[in-house]
Amino acid sequence: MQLFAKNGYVNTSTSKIANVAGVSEGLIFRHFANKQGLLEAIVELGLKDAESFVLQLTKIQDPREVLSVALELPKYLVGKQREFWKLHYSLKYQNPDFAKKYKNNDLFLKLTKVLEKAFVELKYERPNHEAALFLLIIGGLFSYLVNDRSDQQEDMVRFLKTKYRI
Amino acid sequence: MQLFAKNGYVNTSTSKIANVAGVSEGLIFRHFANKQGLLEAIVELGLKDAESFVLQLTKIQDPREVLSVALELPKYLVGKQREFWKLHYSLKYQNPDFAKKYKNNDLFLKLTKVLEKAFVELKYERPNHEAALFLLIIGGLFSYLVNDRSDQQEDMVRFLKTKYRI
DNA sequence: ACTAAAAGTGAGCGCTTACTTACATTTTTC
DNA sequence: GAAAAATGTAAGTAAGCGCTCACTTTTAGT
Repeated sequence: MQLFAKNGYVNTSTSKIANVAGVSEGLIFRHFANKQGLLEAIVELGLKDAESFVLQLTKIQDPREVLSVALELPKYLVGKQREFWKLHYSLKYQNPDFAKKYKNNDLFLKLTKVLEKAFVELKYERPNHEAALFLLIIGGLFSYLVNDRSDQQEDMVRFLKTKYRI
Repeated sequence: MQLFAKNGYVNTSTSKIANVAGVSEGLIFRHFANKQGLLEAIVELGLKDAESFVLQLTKIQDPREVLSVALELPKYLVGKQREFWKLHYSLKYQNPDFAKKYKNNDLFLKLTKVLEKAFVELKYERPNHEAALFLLIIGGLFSYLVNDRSDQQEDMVRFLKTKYRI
C-alpha cells in the first residue's frame, strides 16, 4: 500500500514490492493471481475502516451530531490510513477496473441516506439536495487532506460548523 | 491528449501516440525533448482556456453575476475540453512533476480573489471563508463532470443558485 | 538549380516489466 | 513418522518501454 500510494500503481513494480516486503517476487503470484489481485486485496482491507465509521454514524440519534461527526470523517480516516486514501484517489483516475468497482460500492450511498435523514429531522427545505451538497463538501475536505493542506481543512471544518450551526 | 486522458500518462506509450497521430515515433523526440516534454506542451495548451475564462470573470461588476458565472465554470470548461480535464485530474495524483507545477499555478489564486471580492460586496460575514467554500464546491462540480455524472451536476448547480439566491 | 536547414523515418538498443517454472523447504494431516 | 499439501525461492521468459541514431525527404532562400 505504501508503495502504491507513493508512486502510483503503474509505477510500482512487483519486484520492488517483493524487495521491500522481504520476500521473493514469485510469492506474490502464488498468493495473488496477478498484480491487480494484490491491489484488490489491499483495497478490500482499507475499505473496512471506512465502513465501520459509517456504521457508527447510523447509530447516532441527534441530527446535529450526525453532521458534526460526518465533518470529522475525512480527518479521522485520512489520519488513520493516509496511504490508503492517497492510493484511493490515484486509482480513481488511473485504474479503470477500480473506478468501476468503486462506483458500485454502496458506502457513499449509505452515507447519503444518513445525511438525508439528518437534514429531514433538522427541517431543511430540500434535505436530499442538502445531503448531496454536504457529501460534495466532505469530498473536498478529503482532497484537502490527501493533498497535504490540513491547515485549510481544519479552518474549513470550523467555518462549516458555525455555518451549519453545529 | 486523448490517449493520456483515457489511459493515463504512464499507460500510454510513445509508440502508441505516434501510431495514432500517424507519424513516426522518433518525431516525438525531435519536437519535444522527451515524453514529459510532450505532456507539458499539451497541458500548457489546455490551460489557456481556463485562464481566459477567469479573466472574463474579473470584468463582471455585479457580485451575484460573478457567483452565477463561476458556477458555470465547470460545465463550460469540461464541455469544451473534456479530455484535458480528465487528464488534469489523473495527473494530479499520478505525476509528481505536474502536481508540483500545478500548485504554483496562480489560476486558482486569481479565482479565489474574484470570489472574495464578490462575497465582500454581498456583505457576507466571513467573505474569505465563503470564497474558499465556494471554490471547494466548484471543485466538486468538476469531479461530477469528469466522472460522467452531469445530471447530478446540473441538479446541484440549480440547487446552489437558489441557496445562494442568484 | 543548388544548398543547407528542418522535418520525418524506422530499426534497434539497453533496460524494465509482469509473470512462469522447476525446484526446495516447511507445515499439516492421519 | 511418512505422505501430502502448503509455502517459499531463484533464475528465467517474452514483451514492451523510452529513447537514440543513421538516414531520407521536404522546405525555403538565393
